[in-house]
Amino acid sequence: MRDKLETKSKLVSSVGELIGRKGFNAVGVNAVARTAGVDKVLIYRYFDGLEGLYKAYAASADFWPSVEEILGTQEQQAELQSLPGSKALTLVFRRYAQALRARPTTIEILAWETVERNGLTEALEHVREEMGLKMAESMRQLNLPNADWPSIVNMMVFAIHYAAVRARKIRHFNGIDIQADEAWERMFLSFERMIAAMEVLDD
Amino acid sequence: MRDKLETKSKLVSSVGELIGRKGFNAVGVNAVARTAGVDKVLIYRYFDGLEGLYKAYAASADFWPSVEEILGTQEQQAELQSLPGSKALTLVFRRYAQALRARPTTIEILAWETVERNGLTEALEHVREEMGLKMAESMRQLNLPNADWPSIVNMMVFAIHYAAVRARKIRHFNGIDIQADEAWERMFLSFERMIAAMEVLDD
DNA sequence: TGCTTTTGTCACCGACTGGTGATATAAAGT
DNA sequence: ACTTTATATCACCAGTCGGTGACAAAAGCA
Repeated sequence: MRDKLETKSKLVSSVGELIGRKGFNAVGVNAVARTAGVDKVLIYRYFDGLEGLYKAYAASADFWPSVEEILGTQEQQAELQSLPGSKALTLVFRRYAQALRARPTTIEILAWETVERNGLTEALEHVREEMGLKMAESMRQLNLPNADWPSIVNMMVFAIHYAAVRARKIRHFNGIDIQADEAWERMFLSFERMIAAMEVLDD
Repeated sequence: MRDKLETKSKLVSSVGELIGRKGFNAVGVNAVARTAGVDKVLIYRYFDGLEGLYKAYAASADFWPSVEEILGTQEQQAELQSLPGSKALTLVFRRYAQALRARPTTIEILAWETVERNGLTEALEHVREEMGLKMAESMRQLNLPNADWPSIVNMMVFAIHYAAVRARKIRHFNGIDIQADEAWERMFLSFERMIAAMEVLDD
């Protein structure tokens, strides 16, 4: 089995496997090479070290939702525009949270982003920022009430990220079971009502 | 210098010093003993290991704001009740964020809480949950509009935590400089307006 | 065929990790 | 002064880490 591509892809996928099985902390040259069943020196030869391997993994994996996954097809986006702004925006956040929660590996990296920077967290940061830009563009189509939307969106995204990241390790917060779907739904419903209130006042 | 108490306190304070200087990751028996200028075996003898030392440190440090720091004295709490609910609640969150941002060590632990559990993160979790309970109790005095307050409060606290934790390593989010005071102020102002809108509708 | 390049293994390095048993030394009690 | 006890140091363990140089074997090419 002298197949460079095969070996490379084994190394790359081992990164994801390790993150999933043992967490980000367990990822290192020795561990990755061991789970790939390959010598660690190849990480240096083929990827110029762990950083390069991180980048290769970042490019390979579906570890971030696309704009389409959140906003839907062209038709669905049109539908979105016909809804009241509060409903449409909340639906977008709901989908965003759903997409995130379906990607445990991404959440793991998201958590590590706050304690350590490396090629992988930087890649995640980059694609997220890119998506944020596109989302902001698309969301300008919605008929939202007057407000400081960048700050409101950030606030909500912060809350979603923290809830997703924290729920992995700690179940309760202020007496609420933040792992349960119900907690998420309550959050979104509250958000929708706040925005709806601003909508009414705007008329 | 055969002073057990002195030695113990040197070990305990070294934990805080290390977290501040090198981050949570750098804390280990070897490093702590080294910075304390003492043999690591004493960590096992006096604290029964790193976990025990964590707990001792948690008990020693002022690493979480008290309810008074957030709500103020009895008089100030009375003042708070005379304000519109939206203003009062926002003020409380503003003070909470301020208290948090003034404690970099706490933020560091808060960040690690999401990736690893140990005696220290559990202690932090415990005092926070306790404060959350007391806060909820006190906040029932405010004249707030009808809403699912537990979920709204959680949402806002999540956002504050994430912003505090993330700003240490990454400055921008969706084009906003989240390290700047202005970003915080915008967030609080938006929050206040959302609640205010609900207040108006409630009448 | 023989030579070169690619692909991969292996053994080893120094530095660090958490953890322990034996030992020195200062203080306290008699 | 002598013994006991508390306090602290030291040397060492096995294991892991990231990283490297020497070598083996397969593949490509002449």
